[in-house]
Amino acid sequence: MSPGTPTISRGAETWRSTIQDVASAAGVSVATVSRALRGLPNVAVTTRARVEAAARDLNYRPDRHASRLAAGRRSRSVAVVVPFINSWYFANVIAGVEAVCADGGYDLLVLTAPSPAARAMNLVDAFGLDRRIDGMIFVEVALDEADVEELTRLRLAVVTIGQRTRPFPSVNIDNVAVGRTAAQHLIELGHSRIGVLAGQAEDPVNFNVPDDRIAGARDAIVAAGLELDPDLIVPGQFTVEGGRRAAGTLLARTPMPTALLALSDEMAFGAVIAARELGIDIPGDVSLVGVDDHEVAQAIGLTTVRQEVVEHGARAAAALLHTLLGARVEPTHELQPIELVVRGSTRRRAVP
Amino acid sequence: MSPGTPTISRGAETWRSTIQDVASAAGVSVATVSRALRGLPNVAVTTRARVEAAARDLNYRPDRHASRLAAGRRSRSVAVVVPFINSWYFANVIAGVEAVCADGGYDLLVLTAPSPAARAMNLVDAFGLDRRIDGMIFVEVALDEADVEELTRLRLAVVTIGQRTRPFPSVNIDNVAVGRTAAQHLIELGHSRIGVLAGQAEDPVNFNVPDDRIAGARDAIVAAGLELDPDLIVPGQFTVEGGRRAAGTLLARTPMPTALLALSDEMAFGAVIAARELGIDIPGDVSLVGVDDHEVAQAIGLTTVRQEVVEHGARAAAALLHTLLGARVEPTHELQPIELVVRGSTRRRAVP
DNA sequence: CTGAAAGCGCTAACAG
DNA sequence: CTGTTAGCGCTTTCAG
Repeated sequence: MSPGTPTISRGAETWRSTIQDVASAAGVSVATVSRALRGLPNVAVTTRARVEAAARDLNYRPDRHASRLAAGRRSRSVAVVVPFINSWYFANVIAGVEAVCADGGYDLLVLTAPSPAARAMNLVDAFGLDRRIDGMIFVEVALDEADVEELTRLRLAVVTIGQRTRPFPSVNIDNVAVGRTAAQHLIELGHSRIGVLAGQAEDPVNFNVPDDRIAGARDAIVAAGLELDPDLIVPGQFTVEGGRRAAGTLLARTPMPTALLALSDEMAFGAVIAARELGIDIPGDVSLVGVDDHEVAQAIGLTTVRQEVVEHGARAAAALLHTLLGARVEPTHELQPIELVVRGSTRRRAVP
Repeated sequence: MSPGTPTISRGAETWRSTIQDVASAAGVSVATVSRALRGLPNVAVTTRARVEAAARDLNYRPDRHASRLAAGRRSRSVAVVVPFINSWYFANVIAGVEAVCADGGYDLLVLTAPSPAARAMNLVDAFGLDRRIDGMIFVEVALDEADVEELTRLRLAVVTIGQRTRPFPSVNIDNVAVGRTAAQHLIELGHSRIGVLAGQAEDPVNFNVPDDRIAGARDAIVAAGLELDPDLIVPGQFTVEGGRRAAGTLLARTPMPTALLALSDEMAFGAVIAARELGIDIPGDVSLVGVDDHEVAQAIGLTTVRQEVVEHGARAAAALLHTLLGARVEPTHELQPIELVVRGSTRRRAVP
């Protein structure tokens, strides 16, 4: 065995050096190695140097979980829980979360929420993730009383996006305002018969989002002395395909709505497909407004209500790490800005 | 303290029961609890029942990392490494990976590859993640010789997507064929002056992807007795905005290309914006073909070369878990299918 | 300033 | 079938 080769402690595992290996190599005790490597005081400079050299030689990397176990400390990892990953919204939220976590030296676990059916059972139980994780971010995943209690009991730091709970900080947008803004824009353009591409019909993951947005739209419509026809609210599951189907249904209603309000840009994209299929021109025959400001909304000139989704994730993560760093502050409920972005998909209604 | 209250072992931690607590509550040894709860044989049915009841009462959940430590076993978690999360491609790959991991009971860590600059340093070192993880999936993240060696030395199971390395299984598509297919389609429509929206100019993350696709396009073009003008290859960073700029540049060239080949749908969306800004009609003035089959490609009627991205992630994860389950097979290099999807954005070139 | 020793929560022989 | 005894790799008193 050539010099410099890692000292093998026990077994034939030549591939992973332990603190013991480093200790032997440096000619000190494991306790000293531990102190030296963690930059604790009370270690002679010369000793520390020797230890660091040995650690580098051996390519030693401490086992974080053994540390956690021994120290009773946190594991420096957090989880983000989303209904699913491959949608623009969630991917962007996760990106924001990840950036901040990485920056703070935290590992990020991504968990998809169990199906609504499974949601019936204990959330925490479903993940069995206490102990492996210091904190969690729930994105549009409904937490009931029991969940909140359990999470609290487990001393988990929690931040929610899209839901306000008593004990946990949250990052939100005013979804009522979102719906109102979009509808107002359409009303100002002279539209009175407005179809809505909404969320799930049942078992909602995004429980309150569609409702709030619809409520806002209704506010604006009623305020204008009009009414929101329940027949013109069709679920589109927040997906392109769902939006296509929903728009297909809406555009078949008579009289046809003169404007469509999609509760997400992706559903709006579906509406674009449906309109094309039916030979209906946007905005010539019908105006269309979405929500999100997906990059593609710009590409297709979709009028939309923008929200800064990456920022939401980043703020939530920042709040979480902040909590984890011991700040015992009142849970803050941030309200992120929204903004109407007018593009070519909405147009003043042609007077018949 | 009422009956049923968790027995406290040591300290005042009333919130997390240990195997010891369960043992006391059930009146057995910790070893028995361990066996009972893990469904090992050699446990009396009655004992097992008692232990399970106690565990349930105490809301006991084993500490996976303590188990791992004790058993020298794996930690049942894997990491997926991507350049970034919030792009259609990576979000979908991650979704595929996540689904399979969750199904197999593995936790999924999401890591973004350090900047190319940071990539210079040891990848593994950068993440410091040996031991916390059983395996890794690298998605379009270049692994050099040293990385491969280190990963192997650490006994990490590895699967790559978008790169073939000697020792690790991989999931790929034939990117040369992608470029060839797209270009051929344009050529068949009579186009001879084809602009390409390519990848990064320097410091490529998706190192070989753009090159291969361009090579394929060149193959097809040369085979048709034409040539690919280097001035008509402009980097677009695989983003909508990058594509917009690149297309702006290309559409300013004289003579203007009659067709644009975007190496990703997102860049193609950017091209759509650029064309609109310049008052250029697609496909009237210029044809446009993308790669991916983004949901939105359908919405805007974009001709594209489809790849099943979620499937890529799923296959990679399946291969990884397979390896983790001890299958010591030759690393397979799966080649996933691609398919030309013709829509409205490409049209036969008007003879001048 | 440093080492010895006692665990963290759990599993793995090895005896019974 | 079940309890006892060692640790896994690391941190942390507590003595030097």
